[in-house]
Amino acid sequence: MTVETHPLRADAQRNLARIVETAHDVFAEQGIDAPLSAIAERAGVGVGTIFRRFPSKDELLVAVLLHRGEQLVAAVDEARESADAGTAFSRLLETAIAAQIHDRCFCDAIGTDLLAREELVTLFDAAHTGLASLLARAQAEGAIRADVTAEDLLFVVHGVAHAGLMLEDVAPGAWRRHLGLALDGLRPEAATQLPRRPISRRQFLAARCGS
Amino acid sequence: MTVETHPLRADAQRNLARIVETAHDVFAEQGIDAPLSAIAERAGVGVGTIFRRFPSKDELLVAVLLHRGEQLVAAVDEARESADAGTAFSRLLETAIAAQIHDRCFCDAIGTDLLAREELVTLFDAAHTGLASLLARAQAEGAIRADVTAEDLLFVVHGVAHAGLMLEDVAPGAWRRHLGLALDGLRPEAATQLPRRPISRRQFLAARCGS
Amino acid sequence: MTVETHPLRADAQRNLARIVETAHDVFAEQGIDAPLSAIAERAGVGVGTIFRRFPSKDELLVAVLLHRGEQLVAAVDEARESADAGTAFSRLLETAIAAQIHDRCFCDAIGTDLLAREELVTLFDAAHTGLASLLARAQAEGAIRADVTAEDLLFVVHGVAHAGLMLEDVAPGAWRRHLGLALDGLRPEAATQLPRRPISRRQFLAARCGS
Amino acid sequence: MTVETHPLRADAQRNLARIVETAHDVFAEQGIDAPLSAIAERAGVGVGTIFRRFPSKDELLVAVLLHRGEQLVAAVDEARESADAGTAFSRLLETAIAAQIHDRCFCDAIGTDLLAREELVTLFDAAHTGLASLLARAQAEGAIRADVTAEDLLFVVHGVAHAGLMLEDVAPGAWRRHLGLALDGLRPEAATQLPRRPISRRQFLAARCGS
DNA sequence: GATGAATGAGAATTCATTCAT
DNA sequence: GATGAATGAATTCTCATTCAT
Repeated sequence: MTVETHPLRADAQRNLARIVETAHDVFAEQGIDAPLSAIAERAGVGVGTIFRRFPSKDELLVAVLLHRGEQLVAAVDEARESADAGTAFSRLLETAIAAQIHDRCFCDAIGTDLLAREELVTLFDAAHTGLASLLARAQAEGAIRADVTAEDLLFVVHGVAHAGLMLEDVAPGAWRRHLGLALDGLRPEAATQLPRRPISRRQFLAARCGS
Repeated sequence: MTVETHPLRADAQRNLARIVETAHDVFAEQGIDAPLSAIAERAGVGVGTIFRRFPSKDELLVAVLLHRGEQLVAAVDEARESADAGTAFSRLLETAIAAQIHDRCFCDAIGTDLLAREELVTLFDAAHTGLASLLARAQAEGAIRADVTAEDLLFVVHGVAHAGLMLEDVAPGAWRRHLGLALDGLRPEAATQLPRRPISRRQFLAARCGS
Repeated sequence: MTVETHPLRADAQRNLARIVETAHDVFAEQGIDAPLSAIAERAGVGVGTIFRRFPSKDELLVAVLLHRGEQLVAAVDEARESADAGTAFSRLLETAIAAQIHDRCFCDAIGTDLLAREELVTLFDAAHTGLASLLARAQAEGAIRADVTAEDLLFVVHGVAHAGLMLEDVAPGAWRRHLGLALDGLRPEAATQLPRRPISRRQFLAARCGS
Repeated sequence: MTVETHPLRADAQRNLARIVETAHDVFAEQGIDAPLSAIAERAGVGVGTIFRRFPSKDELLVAVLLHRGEQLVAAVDEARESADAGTAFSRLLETAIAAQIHDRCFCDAIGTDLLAREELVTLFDAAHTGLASLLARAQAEGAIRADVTAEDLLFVVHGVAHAGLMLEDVAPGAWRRHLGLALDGLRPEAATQLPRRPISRRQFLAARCGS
């Protein structure tokens, strides 16, 4: 955790960044099953170097997901600064989906033990909270129906993203049409009585742990 | 195809059924990557026995998916016989999602080369056609907005199913709530102008082939 | 060994013959590694039936080779009846090579433990003896050089056959040219002092046992 | 290709050499079907190590054959430097046969897809060309009959080698006697009209590709 | 007797992880 | 610190052989 202890760290830090970035790309392209050797090769380092930084493949995945997560939190924060909550809201969902569409790994990871990691839980919690607050404003504005929760939204986002991923090669961007459909279902005019009560935040977090 | 060809088949048939069922369960639980040895063990047979029936793992998967697919086609056919297209339509989506929820393998397979198999293409094509005809009636009845296509629906179904899968352990049936949300987006009252034109059937089929 | 004991044997005998013949063909085409299932299928019997007759694959191979061997002995015997030993001799070599060319298995088997089997040793011994006697006559006639032995001939035959086999697909019958070359080396006019003394019959037989 | 790129290679190089040598031996002894585990075990390495160097068993075989092939080309080149083409010619055949005698794998590989590999084709082509030129000189000197071609020689060599292999255990070197016989057939004095025209170089190369 | 179903011991190959240099 | 070599467990698939029907 100490970062400035050794001067050498300059090189190491660069290497570390390089590894995470490359892992990001490779996992995004090939999914969670990509071999570490592919990452090492593309990053121009030895596999050993990866293991020096990350005790296991899972740890590297967590780092990559954290990276992704931070981008998401940033997107949420930016959205919250907008005056027009309704529009900002739609754009945020779009951004979130785009992130998963372009990152097969992120999509793969959802519903996995990986997301139960302390660091990730904290991070996603932040995103969650931010999203809830934006949602509340959009609901107050009358842009979004009152009976949906932040958990519902995350569900919708992941659904559209995952399904969109399979179309991306043959019809890039086709998911935007389906996001449109989903958004129509979130408008107050569309509201009918929903079956079941919303899941709690606790349940949502537990869900991520997968089997 | 006739069962009387060989009397011996009694045992074999039982075993075969057993293998497919077990494979069904194991794949449903562990996903497509489950090792055949796990199936063999749980079925109480040697690995060789599996390979006697199915020349490759893919072939076994296809058999399992075929099984699932047939249930789907039956569900579509049944829905089409209903007088009330709108209600039958909602119920059909529900059934389709439930099928995927309870079968992780089915869900995994979507967007894979496997679905490009002749037998499966034929089968899903039938489901597709049936669904399109039911959709047309529901639209004529004014139950469903006019601008959605059968392809859109399959997208929605898969999205809700996949996302629902990750909640199933902690909140069984929670996906019904999200299906409700999605259905609300499909009602004529919810309709706004959708971005992008719908994907063609051809594109949809190509998508299944995966990369 | 008793053959007429049971009347049922008629069917069985037919089956047995069928198996050996089919095995003959399949082994000839695909070589010694052909799976027994291929033979069973082509013969229209179950694998079990093969094992009822032959305790192991090797045993079946021996049977097939015996069959081949008998044809060879017959060819030798026929050659010995000819008045013109020189001509009969050349023709015999030709026949022997053709047999191997058209039977990949026979060729494969040479130099294998299989040929050490009692029955085969006896059989080939007969061929050996016959060949030696024909050779003696051809040498007496002045058609063949005096310093070659029957063992030498078997060596020549197998060499031409094996090498010929690899050309058979692209240049069928090309081996006849090389048999011609070999025969030229066997004529008295070609004789020079050969290095090494001929191998003994004992050595030749031992050789077949392979490793 | 330069060795100095990585200093670490010292160990690796040793291991690599060890693997190729061991593979050489094991394949030479047990033939092409020897399991890689046998090689790994004898070399004292894990199977994984072999696969690190050679992506497949075939690749390892090619490496082994290349090794052998280079020795052959060297032998051809050396032979061509001799003033006495006739004598050099006989010696070359002797060397070529000896190479196959001591390497069952090399012998097995002839007539296989393996020899169709780019690298090997190039290598054997060089040997072929060199042999053809030496043959021409030997023919001009009157040491070898005019109607044989380089392709014929390769055929003779392989035939003697293969047949010789099966005698090697019981009568080491016995093949030299048979090479003597074959050489007698190649002398001008032995020449009679050969049946069939010689095969073309193209046919010969095609033959190597196996079925 | 015949059948073909079941078995399980290999074989090739991949990849996360450890360790000598 | 970095490298990439070595390892070996895991996975798919094949086939001789056994055995229930």
